[in-house]
Amino acid sequence: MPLVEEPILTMRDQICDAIRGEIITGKLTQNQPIREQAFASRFGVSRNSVRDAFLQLSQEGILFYSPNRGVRVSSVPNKQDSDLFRRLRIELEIHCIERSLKHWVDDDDRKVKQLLETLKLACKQKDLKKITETDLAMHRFWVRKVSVEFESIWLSITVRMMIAYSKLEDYMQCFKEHEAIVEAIIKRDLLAVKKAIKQNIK
Amino acid sequence: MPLVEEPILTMRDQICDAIRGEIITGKLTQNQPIREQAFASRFGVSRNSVRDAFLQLSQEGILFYSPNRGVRVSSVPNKQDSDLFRRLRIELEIHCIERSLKHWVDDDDRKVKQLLETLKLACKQKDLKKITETDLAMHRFWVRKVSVEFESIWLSITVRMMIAYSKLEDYMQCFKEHEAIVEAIIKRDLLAVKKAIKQNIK
DNA sequence: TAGTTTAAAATTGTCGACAATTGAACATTT
DNA sequence: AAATGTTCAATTGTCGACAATTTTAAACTA
Repeated sequence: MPLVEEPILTMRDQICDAIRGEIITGKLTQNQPIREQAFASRFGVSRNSVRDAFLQLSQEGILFYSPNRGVRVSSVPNKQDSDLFRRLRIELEIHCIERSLKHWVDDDDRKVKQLLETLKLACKQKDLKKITETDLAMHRFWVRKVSVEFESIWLSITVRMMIAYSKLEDYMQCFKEHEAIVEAIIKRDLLAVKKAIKQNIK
Repeated sequence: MPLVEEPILTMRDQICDAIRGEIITGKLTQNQPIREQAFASRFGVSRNSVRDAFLQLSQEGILFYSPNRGVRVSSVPNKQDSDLFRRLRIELEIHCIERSLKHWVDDDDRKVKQLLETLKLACKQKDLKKITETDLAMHRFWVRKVSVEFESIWLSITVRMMIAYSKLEDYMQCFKEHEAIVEAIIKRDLLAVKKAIKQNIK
């Protein structure tokens, strides 16, 4: 079993998280070019570190890279592609939960409940940035618990689906869906988990 | 429909291809650390460009990155994970072929046949490097034809499955499997394509 | 005026240098 | 001898500078 390594947040990861957040919450929009210098100044680092982040995000698919022309925000997938992304993500997450549930301990319950509480608060406050962050963090929790191998693939698929997440309307609906997942997990009811996951990922 | 843009090969891409090739053909083995300077000297470029490549490959999943400790070759996935990768890849490729076949033109037939010929020759010569390159190129062809959006996800999954590709035994079997796919494509027989793809991806 | 060429500004690509971190060999203490 | 601390070499992380490329704007031509 993969040991859970403490997450060392590199500068690159921090920049990635920031940009990802701005895209998901709609601050940066489709096809908008993103300049290295702008972010370098904002974070008080050199362009080099920003380049690293851009590169990672473009491999992740949320940015699109053209040689000598920098990166742009990827466009939101069409209906057909979204359906495929959805199927792949469901298959991936169910696989991960199925495997991780076998080694699930009380501390995991605690952590997931904690995330759910954070999500609840964020939904009440209609804090889109916090909602998306927590949403991602929760799903990431059971994916990473199985293996970091899956994490990047899962993230690639998920962030693409979330590019237009800012259009989220009913905040509490988002909380309820996750509540259902967490409840099923705590009961160790795999069937219910699958159902709740399918309900949530759409 | 996405226009087919000419592939500008950046230095980074060239280095990525080289490293990927060495991993797939078994020159670089599981968990082996890879040093920036070594590759910088080999390619006659600065460490910076190599770093870019390492970063991309670690996002791709074929390398594993630890902050301040560089990258290592990822370990081959276990049985359970391989099965999932296989299912995901099949779903992805079938989706792509299904969509691309609608806009398939004679020139596409020609290109695929060409790749098949190259593969045949490589198999006869037992040139593992060329086999894996052509194998990847052929599948990449119909994935990219649909959208570059899918390409990076597809590649992530595929290269992981190929880390231990060097254990390939029956070279001509590899050719025959691809021949079946190409024949089905030329006949525009979608069912046969699906069957052949499933036969090949395992 | 529309289209083309030219010049400049903005942006990305690459490099070498140095700082920060890690790992290993060695020395010190108990 | 085992555990701990220290030094030093190897390696990665970050930076600023400059080269190469692309984009923008202006000047020019038909």
